[in-house]
Amino acid sequence: MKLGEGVEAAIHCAAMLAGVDGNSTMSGAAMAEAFGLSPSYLLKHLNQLTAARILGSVSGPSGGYRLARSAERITLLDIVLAVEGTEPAFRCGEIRQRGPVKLDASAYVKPCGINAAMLKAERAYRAALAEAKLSDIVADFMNDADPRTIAASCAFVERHQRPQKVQPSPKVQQGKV
Amino acid sequence: MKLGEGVEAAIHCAAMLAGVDGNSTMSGAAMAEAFGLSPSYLLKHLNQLTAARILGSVSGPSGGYRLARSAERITLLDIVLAVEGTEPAFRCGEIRQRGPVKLDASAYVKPCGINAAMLKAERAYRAALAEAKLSDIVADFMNDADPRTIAASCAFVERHQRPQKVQPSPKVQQGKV
DNA sequence: GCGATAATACTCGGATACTTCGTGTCCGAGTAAAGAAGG
DNA sequence: CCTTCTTTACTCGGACACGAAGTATCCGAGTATTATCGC
Repeated sequence: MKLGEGVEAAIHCAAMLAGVDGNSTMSGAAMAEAFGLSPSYLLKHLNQLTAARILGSVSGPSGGYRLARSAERITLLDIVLAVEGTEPAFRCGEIRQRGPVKLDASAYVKPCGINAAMLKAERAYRAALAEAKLSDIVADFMNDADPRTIAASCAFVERHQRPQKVQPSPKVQQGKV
Repeated sequence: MKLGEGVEAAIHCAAMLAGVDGNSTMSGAAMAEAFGLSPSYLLKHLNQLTAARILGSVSGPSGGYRLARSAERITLLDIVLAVEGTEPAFRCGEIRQRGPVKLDASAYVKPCGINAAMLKAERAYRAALAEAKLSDIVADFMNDADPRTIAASCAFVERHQRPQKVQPSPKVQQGKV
């Protein structure tokens, strides 16, 4: 029961990308600098978000990442599942069947009650994460945070965002091909 | 976001111990046999439960484990925390402060909104686990499961439980000393 | 035959290797931009 | 001066080491049982 620390970085980056202009991007190196992280390692997680169609990436100079859809339609659950994988935390190994007494398979059609209870708790966890939209995170930050941090964040975004040329053919590479 | 597989074994063992008589114990080797697990490894997890005061252990021949308190007062959360540790799954590294721009510490007195959202979800997870009492797990098993599995489980318990001598001085070793 | 004593076997507990997953890093493919050359 | 082409530099993407945690195992400390010996 432990989440990788890449989750924190992924959420922070997504929140920062929510502040960039609609047709602009921000490079992974800039975000790594903003949070004092290793650029090479952050790319790995950003790539996971891109593969999950949460971010879109643009290669080349003045390229970078952007949100693949509006912050209203991105939840913390999306990000967590993209980074940590979609598998449930509790994996029932059906050890109730591994004993020496061999019963017929028809005796185990009913699902394991322990597994059901654990999955029910995990559904509650995911439901809470699904209710937390990225736009809410940003809005709360804008309302509650210290004005200095808000100003610093906005200045950083303004300074590092790279506006994209008005693309004649808007073929933004989204996700893994 | 992945739980160790020892959690499953711990819960199954606790549920089985809920079926043994009040003043009887069951050895770890018997439970390992019941679920087809390595006895040496299962002991490790049972030891964790003992350290958390969930189980009580009795050494020597005809010794073993028992519940330290009634199954009504044991929840799945107790077991999960005993095996996986009490640390939250999401650990906020405060990367928002690790950037190059050094702001005064007073700018970060407000807690990180991302951390708050993640912890809120985890509280929901733990609350759901805290509502699942071990007695409920056993009761559901007795009501819903196949009669053959119930009979097999009861027979196994009846065959392997070791009644303790009526102790003149009931000094059952509970937890780590 | 009964009691005390010593040996025994079984139990849990902690210390010790091995494997897997997460962490961290590097190099290569691709692309837009900038600069030079030609018209 | 404008257009075109070449070069350049910057970006993301995947492949490659390192380390920590979980997994699996073995050996030692402790105790109730059991057998033996003496009374």
